[in-house]
Order: sequence, then C-alpha cells, then structure tokens
Amino acid sequence: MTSHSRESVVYARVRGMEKVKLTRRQKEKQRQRGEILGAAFELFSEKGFHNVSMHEIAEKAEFAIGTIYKFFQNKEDLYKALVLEKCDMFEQSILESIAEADDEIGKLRNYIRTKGERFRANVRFIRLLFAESRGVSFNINAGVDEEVRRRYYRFLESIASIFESGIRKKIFRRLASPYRLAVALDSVVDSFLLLWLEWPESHPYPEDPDVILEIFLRGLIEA
Amino acid sequence: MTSHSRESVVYARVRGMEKVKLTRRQKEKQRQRGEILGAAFELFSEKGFHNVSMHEIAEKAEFAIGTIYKFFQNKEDLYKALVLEKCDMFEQSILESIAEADDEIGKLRNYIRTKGERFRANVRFIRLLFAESRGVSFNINAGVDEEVRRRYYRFLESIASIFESGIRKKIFRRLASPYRLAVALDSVVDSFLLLWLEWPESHPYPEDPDVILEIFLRGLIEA
Amino acid sequence: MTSHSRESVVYARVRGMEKVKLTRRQKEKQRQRGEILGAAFELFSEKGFHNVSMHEIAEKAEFAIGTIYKFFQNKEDLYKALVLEKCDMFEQSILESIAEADDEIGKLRNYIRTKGERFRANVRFIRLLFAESRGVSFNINAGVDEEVRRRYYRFLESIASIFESGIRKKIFRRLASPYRLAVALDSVVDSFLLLWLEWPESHPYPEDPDVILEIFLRGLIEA
Amino acid sequence: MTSHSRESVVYARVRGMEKVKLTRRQKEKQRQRGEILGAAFELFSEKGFHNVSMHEIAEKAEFAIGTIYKFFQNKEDLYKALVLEKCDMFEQSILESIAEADDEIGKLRNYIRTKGERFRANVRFIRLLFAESRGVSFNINAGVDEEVRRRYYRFLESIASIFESGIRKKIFRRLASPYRLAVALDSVVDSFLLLWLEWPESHPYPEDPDVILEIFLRGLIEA
DNA sequence: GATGAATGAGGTTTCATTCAT
DNA sequence: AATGAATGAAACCTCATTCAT
Repeated sequence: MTSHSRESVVYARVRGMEKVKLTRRQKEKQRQRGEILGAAFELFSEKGFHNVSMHEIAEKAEFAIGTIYKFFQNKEDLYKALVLEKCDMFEQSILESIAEADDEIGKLRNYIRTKGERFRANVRFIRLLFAESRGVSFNINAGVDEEVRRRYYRFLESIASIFESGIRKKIFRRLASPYRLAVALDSVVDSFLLLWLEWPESHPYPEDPDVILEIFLRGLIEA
Repeated sequence: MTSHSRESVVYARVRGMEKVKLTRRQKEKQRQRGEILGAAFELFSEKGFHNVSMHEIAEKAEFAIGTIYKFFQNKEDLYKALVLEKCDMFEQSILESIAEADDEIGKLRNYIRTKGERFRANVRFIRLLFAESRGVSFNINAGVDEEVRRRYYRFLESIASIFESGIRKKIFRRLASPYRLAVALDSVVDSFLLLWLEWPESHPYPEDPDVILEIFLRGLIEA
Repeated sequence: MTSHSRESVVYARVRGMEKVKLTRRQKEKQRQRGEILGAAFELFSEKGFHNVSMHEIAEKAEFAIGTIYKFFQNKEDLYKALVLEKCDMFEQSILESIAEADDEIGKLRNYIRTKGERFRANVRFIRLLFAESRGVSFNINAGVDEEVRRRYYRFLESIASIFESGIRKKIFRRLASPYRLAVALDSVVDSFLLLWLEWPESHPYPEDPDVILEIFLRGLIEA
Repeated sequence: MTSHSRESVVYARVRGMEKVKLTRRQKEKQRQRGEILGAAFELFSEKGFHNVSMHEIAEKAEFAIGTIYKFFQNKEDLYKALVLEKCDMFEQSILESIAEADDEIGKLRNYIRTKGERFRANVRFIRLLFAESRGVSFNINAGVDEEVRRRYYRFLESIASIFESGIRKKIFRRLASPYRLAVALDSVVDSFLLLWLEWPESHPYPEDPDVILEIFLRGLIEA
C-alpha cells in the first residue's frame, strides 16, 4: 500500500471530460475554492467588481484574507476565474441542448429554449457580466473582457453553422451571412430576455421558442 | 445698478424646449460645465469610471478640483450628467430622423440609418455606455444605471408606436406586441453595430437599411 | 501691483547657490517638507528603513498620510531625498573646510578635523546610513545605494587631488595612487570614528588631527 | 534495543574545539541545518534580509516551512546564525594564517594576504555583511548586529597584540595604541578591498601585502 | 467665487508564524 | 517528526471630498 492509498478518491469532470482521480485533499481544496468563488460571486453580482473588497469576500467565504490569495493570485484573477467558469457552464449546456436536435429548426428551438432557461436561472451571473449594478463600473480588465468576448463570438459560430447548413439545404433564405443571422437571432433572444429581466410579469420569456423564431422565419410583411 | 443688471442675456434650449433667458454669468457657467463634461467624457470613455480620478478630470478641464465640485455633487453625479446629456442628444437626433418620414417602413429605415450613423460617430460614447458588456450578447442599455435604462425603454416606445400604427394599417403582421418588435429590431440593429465595432472591415454596417429590415420584413423561410 | 505682490518673499539657497525668491506659500511648503524629513529621519535612524511605516512618519510629522505622499512619491523616494540631502550637507561642509587651508598637509588636517566634527554631530545620520539598527536591513534600494556610493567616490577624488598635488610638489612619497591613498586615509579616519562610536569614553576621536595623520606621514618603522 | 543504540556516532568540532559525539540522527540534523543555512545564505546575500521570505528559503532548501522553524526560532534567528557561522569560518582561517608566521611583520603580511583571499572568495558573504554600506566610507562591521560587532572587535585584539609585541620589541613606533593601529590597518585593508569590489579591473587587490603595509611602515613623508 | 492643500478611510497584497494532521 | 494550509496584522498607497484662504 502506498502512502496515497489511505486517501479516499472521488471523481471529477475536468476540461476534457475525462474522469480524474482527486485525493481527499485535492477534493477539499476544490470545495474551498468553490466556496470562495461562491462568496465572491454573490458579492460581485450584487455590488460590482469595484465595490467589493477582498476583505469582504474573505469574510463572506469565512476564510482568512491570506487564504483567498492562496487560491487566486489577485482580485482580478479571482474575478476572471469566476466569470470564465460560469461562462463555460453556460455555453456547455446550450451546446449540449443544440446537439440533441436533428434538424436545423429543432436546433434553433432548443437554443432559444435553453438559453432562456439558463439565463433566467442565472440572472445574478448575467447581471455580473453585463451590468455592474451601480452602473458605473467597467473596464475592469481588458483581459477578462477580451476573453469573454472571444468566447462569445466563438459560440456564435455554432449558431451560425446551423444557419449555414439550413441555407445549404434550402430551408433558409440567405438574407445575410450565416454569422450575421446568428448574431441577429441571438440579439433578438437577448431582447426578450432583457424585457423579462425588466418586467418579468408583463413580458415573460415565451415558453414556446417559436414565438421568437417566427420573427425570423416568417417575416413581418403580410402575405 | 444691481449686479444682475449688467449681465447681457442669451437664450438657450433646455429640457422642455422652452427658451430660457441666461445672464452672461449663467452662460459662462454653462460653458464651464460643458468643458468639464468634455474632459470627463474623454477620460471616462477611454479608461472607465473607476480608473479616472477627479484630479485627472480637473487637470484636463483646467479647473481646480474644488470648482468641479461646484458643478457636480460628486463623481457619480458628474458621470450621470455626462451620460444623460449624451443620451439626450443621441435620442433627439434619432427621433428627428424618424419624424422626417411619412410611412412606417420609411420611419424604420430612417431609424436604422440614423442610429447607425450616430452610433458610428460616437463610438467613444458607446464604449462608455456599453462598458465591458460591449460585444457580449447584450444591448446598449446594459451597464448603466436606472435612469439611462428608463430613458432607453421610453425611447423604444417611439419605435413601438411605429409598429403599432403599421399593424393597425395592416402593413405588419402582429408577430409579437409592438413593444417587443421594437426591442427586437433595436437588438438586431445593435447586433450589426457590435459586429462593425468588433470587425469594421469584414462586417461593415450596411449602407442600405433594408439589409437589416429584410430580416424582419420577409422572414427566413423560403417562399 | 500684481497678484503676487501680496505675498512676502524670502530667500533661500538652492543647488547652484544663487538666491531664489520664495513666495510665502513656497516657503511654507519647504517648512512642511522639512518637518516630514525631520520626522522621517528620527524614525529611520532609530529603527531602520524597513521597520518604519509611512503611518508612523505621518503621525510623528503630524500630517495626514496623504500629505506625505504629496511631497514624496513613495517611501523610497522619501528615504532617498533624506539621505541625499544629508549627504550634500555633509560633503559641503567638509569641502569648505578643505578649501580653507593652503598647503596639502593643512588641507588633510582640516579634512580629518571636520569629518570628525560632522560625523560626531550627526551620529544618527551615520547610523542611518551604515547600520540599519536592527542589523538586518539592507538592499533597501540599489538606487539610493548607488547614488550615495557614486557621490562618495566622487568626494574621495577631492581628497585624492590633495595627495596628487602633494606628490607633485614632492611633499609626499607615491606609496600608492593618489586615489588609493585617499581611500586609505578616509578608511583610517572612519576607523577612529567607529572606535569612538563604540566606546566614546575610552577611544575618543583625537582633537589633534595629526594623531591620525602621523600614521600616514611618518610610518611605523622606527628611524 | 533502544532507539538510540542503533545510531552510529561521528565526531564534530564545535565551539570550544572539543570533539563531540554525534548520533546519526544528530548528524543528520546538522546536515539539514547546514542545507537551510546554505539556501538562506544564497538568498540573503542576493536580495537582502527584507526581500527574502521564509517561504523562499524553505523552498530553496527543499524543506517544509515548519521544519525551518524547528531549527530556528524565527527569521532573525536564522539570519544571525548564518552570519555568525560565516564569521567564525572567516575569523578562523585568518587567525590560523597569522599563527603560521613567526615575526610581527610576517604575521601582518599573512593577515593582509589571507584577509584579501578570504574576502575575495566570499564576496557574497561580504555583500551580505556590508549591506548597503558597501563602499561607503565604512567598515566591515557596519550594518550588522551587536554580536557580530562584538566578535569583530575581539578579532581586532588579535591584530592589536601583534602591534603590541612589535612595539615591545621596538620594531614599531607607538604612533597610537596597538588597538588603534589594528583598527586603522584593518580599515586600510578594507579600503583596498572595497576598491577592488567596486572596480576589480582598475583597482586589483595587491598580490604583495607590502604594498599595503608600506603605508603603515614607512609613512608618506619623503626622507 | 475659485482654489488646491490637506485629509484619512479604505483599497490590495504580503509574509512571519502557528498548529492540526 | 515533519508538514504546509491557514492565519491576519500590517504594509504601502490612492483618491473622493472638504474647507480655509
């Protein structure tokens, strides 16, 4: 029996999806990291990057300030990790849902439905990402910004490829480049989500994705 | 002779559009205020709210720091005034352009064209407004405070009323509520602007507003 | 009368020795700067660079911490200004005393006497310069170090030139290069000062500079 | 069998020079202590006391931080041990070299030669000792704590006793007390070493110790 | 009215040291 | 005995704001 054998092991998904053994210590570390990120998330999403101090985060996470710095090099690093991790989850679940449908319209429907779900289930994150609550905080770091944007545009390519294949199959008209169509559709989805965010009661996000899709599919013009 | 009597008067447009008499002193004040806002704008739009100090603004505006505080209660107040003023100008020119067309489709065309023009002529302001959300699946109103959002939604009502009248005249199908259509169209316009912002070369904003309108008017579905 | 005319003026020596007008405000500034340097000096010389905090200095100087930073960019800057200013004074008075004598031996006598005087009158500074009192502080900053060393070696050239002229006049034997002789003499002077520093009672610094000079002038060897 | 009985024994010199039995465990401890001191030395001499963290030392020594604290009470303690140990070695080798000569001038020659050798072979240690005072009109003992200074002055007594015996034998004139002569000679040696340290090319330390000794022995005065 | 010197709370981050494992 | 995760005091420095001149 090696000296490692006494440590229980668990499995965790990581990057490439392979399962990886984690010693108990590593598992504990992950748990702590998660707690820090959780506390930071709540604070950042409520008050914005610049209005949260590392001391606040430490206190909320119930760790000493020094411990926070064991896990993250600095405040920006912590913020970045937080945002990118959430982004990954977000993207992942939408991509999975797209993959579940076979035809183009089905994929678009799934995309609209799942994006709506994830969005509404992660309003705090959305706020964190797009609206530092005081309305006066930005330019935190071109680095975070840059990376998030990069990922977003990459994600849009997945949507674009749906339009592309749809156009190839003559299902869709080529009103604009597939990428532009993707950007436009995503914008419209966002517009519905924004309305819901502002007035959830009077402007609910439609249960039926076709309500949104229609705009794209049929056009406004009568007959 | 009172201290007022020596002051010449000028007229200025203010909020409600009525003409208001301004003594020379008041006029001078307005000029100074404008210079402060101008300096603040350049700095904020370049570095972001939190990365600009009041001293920097004072220096750039060539006023003493105390003078800045004579005009604006605090930093946030200055920022807010800046944003709202720019918003007003933005809104004004778009509304005027809409008014110039007679029919609904003409109004939409003008809206799309003018918003594009104003946007591209005020990229710095846009960046200021979009903050880090720029390009990230979001709309122009993200990242700014309550008041800006309020005005934005009020502005959308002007667009909505175009759809409303178009629907009444049976020009448009009622695919969604006029307000939703307005939000959606604005989102699509934004998406084109964002693409232009990110890759001005490969994704120029279309000269012809119909390129954008088509998506709404005709729909994607073939025949 | 200009707007300046109401401010009384004083004169101050600066770098090049010319007299310069100082407005009352500038004079006040100088006084404050001096007080900060004074407080910093007392603390640094007692506890060493690394064992003194800016807050301590601010408190001792009876200024707000921010005010300190108005005068000095950072802690190192303050330290550097302190050391270099003292160095200047030190060097100045020794050079002046050297200039007062006409012949080489007289100059050396004056140097030995004045260096002893200045040293003993500025023990705190000496400690600050050479012995961070806890004995474990150094490498504060290559910058300060470097500059002080540079000045010191430049100063030694003044001593060297005395030896050089003495050798030319055949007053001295050329036992080593004038510069080396200067370094050596200075070292011996330092050695007497160190002894005094350690045991002022039993090893006083000699009133008569010849006690030190003899070692160089006559040599140890009997007849 | 007790846990002690299995341990082989070795002998080690310690302070008082008596041989002492060391169990294997104790020997191992000594080795570890030495490794820590070695790592600490490299770091301290390169970056200075305040710019080296205990973690760095632990890492370089390949021990856990806690282990360092098993050997040394705190950072200062470690630093002190380091310096005193090096001092001991330094002193030892010079004293031995002095003992090898029979007459006073021979002893002084050996002292000058060996000090130069040891100094140049241990520049890092010297820098550690000189701290920022290096090259600045001061002596080897500046900048270190009480204990080092105590030892240094004790060491000088060994040199003083050479002068004393030389004076008794009428080889030397009593230009000053033997102790002062010792301090002065050591200062001059230091001055040559400092010059070498600063400009090794143009100011090499003389191979022939008489170059330095001459200054003391013959004096500067012609004939 | 205008100025800008002065303030000091509060920010991020480091690091010597402890102690449960 | 050895480890190294956790601690948290304390460091340096910034900057929004005030108020005496």
